[in-house]
Amino acid sequence: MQKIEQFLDSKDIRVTAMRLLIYKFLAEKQVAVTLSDIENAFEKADRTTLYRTIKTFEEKAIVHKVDDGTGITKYALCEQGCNCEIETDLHLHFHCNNCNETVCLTEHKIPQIKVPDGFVSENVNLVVKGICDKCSGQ
Amino acid sequence: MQKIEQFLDSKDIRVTAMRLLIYKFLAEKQVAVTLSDIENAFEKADRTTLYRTIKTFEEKAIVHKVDDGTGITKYALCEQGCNCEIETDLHLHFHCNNCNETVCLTEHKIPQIKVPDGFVSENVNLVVKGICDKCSGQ
DNA sequence: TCAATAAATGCACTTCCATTGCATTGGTTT
DNA sequence: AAACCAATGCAATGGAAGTGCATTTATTGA
Ligand SMILES: [Mn+2]
Ligand SMILES: [Mn+2]
Ligand SMILES: [Zn+2]
Ligand SMILES: [Zn+2]
Repeated sequence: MQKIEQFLDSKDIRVTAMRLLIYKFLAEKQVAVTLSDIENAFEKADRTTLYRTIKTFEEKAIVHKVDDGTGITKYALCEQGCNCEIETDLHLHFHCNNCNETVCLTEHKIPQIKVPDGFVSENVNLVVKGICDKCSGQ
Repeated sequence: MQKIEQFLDSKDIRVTAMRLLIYKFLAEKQVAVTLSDIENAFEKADRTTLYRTIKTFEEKAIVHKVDDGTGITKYALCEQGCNCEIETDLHLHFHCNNCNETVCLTEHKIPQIKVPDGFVSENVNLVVKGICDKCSGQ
């Protein structure tokens, strides 16, 4: 388990008990989570700490925001070598209308989107909604 | 101006003074607007009425929601024969990071997006962020 | 080692948008 | 006109995001 400590350290994130717990929580989850999800997982922790921890993770680029259109921001761990910032590296997200979970489809990069003359594309958010594999697999 | 009355009527929306005003406001605007935008345009009107008017318009499919990632829902009039619901008819939206305005790119349909086996795509939201024509045109 | 310093945490409070309940007003129908 | 239903207005609520400040915890370096 020393690995996580080392990883955080390599990213200039001081290791604390709470940060380790939150990191592990994110790593175990296969879906993007809300602040409330984390809050519920750690009853004792203060919401502000979670909020700021996630913010730190985001600033240090080990998690990325997921805006799936539910109105509630979700977060997911970045993949190895993920460059959330670089437009060409953007993957799409899938939101299940049934179980309400959102997953990163990291293998599915967002295609080049043409915009009209005069417009400059800097960033793209693409969310597909429908039924996920777990829910469709009846 | 009888046209708008007739149009609303054809959509099973009772014509009221407020609804006419809001409809005209939306029609004049070339960008997606927030509830607050409308609120500011009609100081006298109650926020709830605006809220419910827009909701009615949405239910009757003459406006569609625009989720541009700012966290604030915006609305825009549907084009002639716009079928917001039908996936193949979905257009993309452009949000300017400079002027903060969001426009419908109704000519630009969203390309077919491949999803992994087991996933069923029902709906797609695609938002391009960058610099709009007005702002880039220096 | 221990004091000085900086970072992380916890609590309280605030803001902003979305949404609802209920009373009132206004328009339609018979 | 009476009865009915829809639209409006006011007040209150709820949820999520964000901030200020005091306190605790970790780091540094004298
Ligand atoms: Mn992702
Ligand atoms: Mn649109
Ligand atoms: Zn599902
Ligand atoms: Zn602009």
